Amino acid sequence: MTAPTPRHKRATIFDVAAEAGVSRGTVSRVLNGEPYVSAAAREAIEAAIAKVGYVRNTAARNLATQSSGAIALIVHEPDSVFIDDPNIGAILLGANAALSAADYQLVSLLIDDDRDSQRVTGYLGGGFVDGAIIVSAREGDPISQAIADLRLPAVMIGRPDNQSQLPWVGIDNRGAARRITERLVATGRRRVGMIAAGLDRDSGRDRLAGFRDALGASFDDTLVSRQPFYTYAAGVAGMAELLRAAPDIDGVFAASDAVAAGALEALRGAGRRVPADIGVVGFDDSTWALRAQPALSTVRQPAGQLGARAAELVLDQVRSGGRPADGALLATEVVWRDSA
Amino acid sequence: MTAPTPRHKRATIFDVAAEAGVSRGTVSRVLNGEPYVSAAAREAIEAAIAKVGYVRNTAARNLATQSSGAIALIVHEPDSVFIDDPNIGAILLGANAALSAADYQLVSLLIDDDRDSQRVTGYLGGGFVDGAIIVSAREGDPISQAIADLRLPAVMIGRPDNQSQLPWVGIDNRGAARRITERLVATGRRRVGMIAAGLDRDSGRDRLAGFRDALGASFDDTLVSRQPFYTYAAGVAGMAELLRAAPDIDGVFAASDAVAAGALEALRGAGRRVPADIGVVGFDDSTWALRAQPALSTVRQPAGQLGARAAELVLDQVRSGGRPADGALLATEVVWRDSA
DNA sequence: TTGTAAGCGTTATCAT
DNA sequence: ATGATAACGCTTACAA
Repeated sequence: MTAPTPRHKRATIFDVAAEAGVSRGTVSRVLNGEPYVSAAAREAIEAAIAKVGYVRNTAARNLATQSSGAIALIVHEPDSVFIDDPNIGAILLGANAALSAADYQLVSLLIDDDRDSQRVTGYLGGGFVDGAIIVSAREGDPISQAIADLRLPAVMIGRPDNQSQLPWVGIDNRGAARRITERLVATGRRRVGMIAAGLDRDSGRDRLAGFRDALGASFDDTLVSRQPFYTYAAGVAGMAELLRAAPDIDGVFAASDAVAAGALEALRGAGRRVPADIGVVGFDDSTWALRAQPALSTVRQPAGQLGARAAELVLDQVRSGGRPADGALLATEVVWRDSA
Repeated sequence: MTAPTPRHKRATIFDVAAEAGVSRGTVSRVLNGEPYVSAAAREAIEAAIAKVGYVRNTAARNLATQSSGAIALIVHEPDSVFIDDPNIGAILLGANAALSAADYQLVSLLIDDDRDSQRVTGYLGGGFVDGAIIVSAREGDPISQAIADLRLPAVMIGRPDNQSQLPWVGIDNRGAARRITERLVATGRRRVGMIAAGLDRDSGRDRLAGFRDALGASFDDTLVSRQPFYTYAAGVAGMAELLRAAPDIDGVFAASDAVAAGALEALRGAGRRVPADIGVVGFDDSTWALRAQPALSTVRQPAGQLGARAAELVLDQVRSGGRPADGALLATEVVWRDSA
């Protein structure tokens, strides 16, 4: 057992005031950049602050102001997916940049199991944050419910389920899926299938719907493989399934780039050439797209902007005390490379 | 402008006390699971809590207890690297699991620029967290300095620079690099080079040192390409450089899997077969390793355990008030696949 | 322009 | 076993 390092007693406003020979009120004013402080006082206080090494105690400040300068980013994913998904990283960065510009602190909270879920709920209710951004909520998510109960300003990324009244920002998954499928068909493919994934959330369902939109009457449900997650493994399995169901398949829309990469692997194993024998397209324009051989044609998702926009929307609510009417739908872009 | 939703005034201990007909002190005791409360009082209070919908105000609690049940995980990376690096995700998950088990809340703080750095420093000093885990600190990092000044319990992941006295956990980069290089040489390669990266941090330097250890007298500095980051692009550039400097090269140790994947790409472009003409090995056993064609032989890094171990070490400090003597070195494992 | 003092919601010490 | 009451460190009217 080591001797406990004596934790330095932190300087308070009181110490600063004493050092500068003014009252605590004046110190507070300087700290908050308020007007009506004499230059002399301000200087003395700034010197004192530096001298005693003062840093504000945010807990106390929060208690007094009934607010913290922080916004939560709640990520709710099964571990494996979280590690693989580059969009989450980009969203994080985008949100961080936007909040940082407004001098807010982003704190990301990870939900991995029920226990986490409970703790996070407590955290949110504890005055630690002024608002929240929720990534990839599932239907009937207890967190979304808790946030509604707390009346905490929040926005979701990705369209939430109907019950929830939270504003959201997202992309038009359905339209984008339709557009890229149409483009795939336009390259002359006759038997095009889809490896669908994440059907328990809006993005998954909408991408499938868009695929269906594009095919219209020629849609054939035996040509769609349904997989639980947006993973490489799902792509391998899905493609194998499709190859079995329809050996003459010549086009595939994979629900994400990771899935498409897996499909490529399965195709390679089956000896099919891409794009000569079969065209494949993905979704996300993640790092997978460029890593793949051949590089994937895909839909570019503005993940960074998604995060930034979400951040702005929470901030709006925080500042106005109200809820904005609606979320925003951000534009996507089809990027065409070598896989189709 | 929407009509501001009236933010429900939250119930306090006071309300609960009134409702239950007891004093605030007793309520507090129940909340903290302390002994010496009558069953009757406890029941009345629990009922009251449910009835008025009470949730603890953590800011107030922190102020009173001088502690928060939270630990920060500080990630300090340039954006692009952050998105690409699967180790960070795994570390996050490992730390979260360990903290969660101890009923601590993990909050991750991202540092993207100087402004972030400043804000995070304030956050840490503000009583928001009881301790911190720092990922990938660079030499002369202002955050590490701030943490030392604050005497905040902390541990770094990855060996820090000498000045810092913080405990750390890491892997034996040097030993692992030596082992995998030896193994590469054992496959019969005669001219083996290295694409080094991240030489501004310990991991990068140690991997190079290990490479050198393995080669001993036959080490040839013209066969090492030095790249700034652990990226795919670095691999492409580094391999091209090596091919130019030594056309007869037949083995390469890439400083990370991402770098190795880039090297594979360059090799493909140059018409060299892997592993027939040249063997390549990576480091990390990240998702890159399995995505690559052929799959990479590499060093498995126990990223999740790294996070978990770090979390335990901070918690130790938080609870004891002291600093543990030393950090831990976690074991790595060479995994041999098809690329060499 | 500055000082004073009353909160903010909990915990913790002392009596009782 | 429970009730008062003084911290905790800061903000913010209100006075001066």
